[in-house]
Amino acid sequence: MQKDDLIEEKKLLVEEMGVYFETCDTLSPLSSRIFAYLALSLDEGVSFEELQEALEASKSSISTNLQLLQSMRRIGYFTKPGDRKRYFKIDDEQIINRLDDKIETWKHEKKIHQKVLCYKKRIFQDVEIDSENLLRIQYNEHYITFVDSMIQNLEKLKENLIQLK
Amino acid sequence: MQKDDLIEEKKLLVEEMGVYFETCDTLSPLSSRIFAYLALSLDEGVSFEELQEALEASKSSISTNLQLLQSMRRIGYFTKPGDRKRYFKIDDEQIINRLDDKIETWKHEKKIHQKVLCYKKRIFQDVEIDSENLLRIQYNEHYITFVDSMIQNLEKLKENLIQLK
DNA sequence: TATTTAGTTCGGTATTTACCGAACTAATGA
DNA sequence: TCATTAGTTCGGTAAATACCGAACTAAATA
Repeated sequence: MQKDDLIEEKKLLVEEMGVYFETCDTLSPLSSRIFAYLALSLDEGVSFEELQEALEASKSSISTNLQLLQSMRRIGYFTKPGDRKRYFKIDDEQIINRLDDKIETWKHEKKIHQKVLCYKKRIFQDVEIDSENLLRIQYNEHYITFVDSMIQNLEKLKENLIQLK
Repeated sequence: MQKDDLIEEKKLLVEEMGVYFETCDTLSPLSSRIFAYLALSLDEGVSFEELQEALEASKSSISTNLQLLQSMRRIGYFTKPGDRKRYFKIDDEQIINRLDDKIETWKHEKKIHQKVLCYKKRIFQDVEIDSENLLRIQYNEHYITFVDSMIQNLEKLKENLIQLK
């Protein structure tokens, strides 16, 4: 039957996406699968119960990891009137939030490279500097401008996504 | 004394960079510190022994992590004639290699999003599709083009770095 | 007021990861 | 040939992480 096929495909995709987000976003295995499952669940949100059953995990683990994903601004939930359950879904802004995180990471990288550059310059301040080391310092300087352009690109792409809404 | 100051500053920087690479490049704590230490050691390469002493780690751990960093194309070594020791240094191409890895990651991300898109389209192929879900599919398509531009940017920046050599 | 529902919190366990020491190899040197 | 140097490999341990179950809370319902 068609429906069973889709459920099977969903399982496979959750697993594949799970492994990806685990390593690339440093999420715990379960967080990663919850996020993947929600990303593939369109229309309505997904209840706590459904997650428990689909991912075969305990209540407590589901709870902990849902909170973690919420604190990372990757998911959110809504409620239905007259229904006590929460319905979880990926955060509408999660792509933008992830981009923000990436931008922060690059800014951090820039800061570190600036410190390294200072350190290198201090080392050579009194010594005469050979061409090889001069090259290294220039390379470092160039890398910082490269990181700057990365940050600019990410910010531009973020604006593009915001426009789209 | 000046020299002691520099050694102290190096220690602090190794620690700061260590924490950064640990989380951002998912390196083990020791790998991360080795890499940081090498990045701050200009001129000559650094011997196995010096790493052992500076990072207060065992022979075996240093060995394992040096191999790991080499397999990641982040560091390399050279030898001096009449000297059996290896002198480790960061790989001249490590920034480019890291960029390559980042490009691969984005390509992987693209592949996954394409699969998700296929899955979504399959879900809706027989059903009539409401405006909200149509929007979700469009968003997905847009994200893929966004990933494409990320990849292109990274490739351009990589070319720039190669030119510089 | 007692019961069910929906989720949280907390203490413990199992798995994974990081690191270590001791025994080993391969090459050089006495 | 035996000793030393430079590093590797392997088995084990300690620490961190992920997950679980049981007891709990807070709100709704009977």
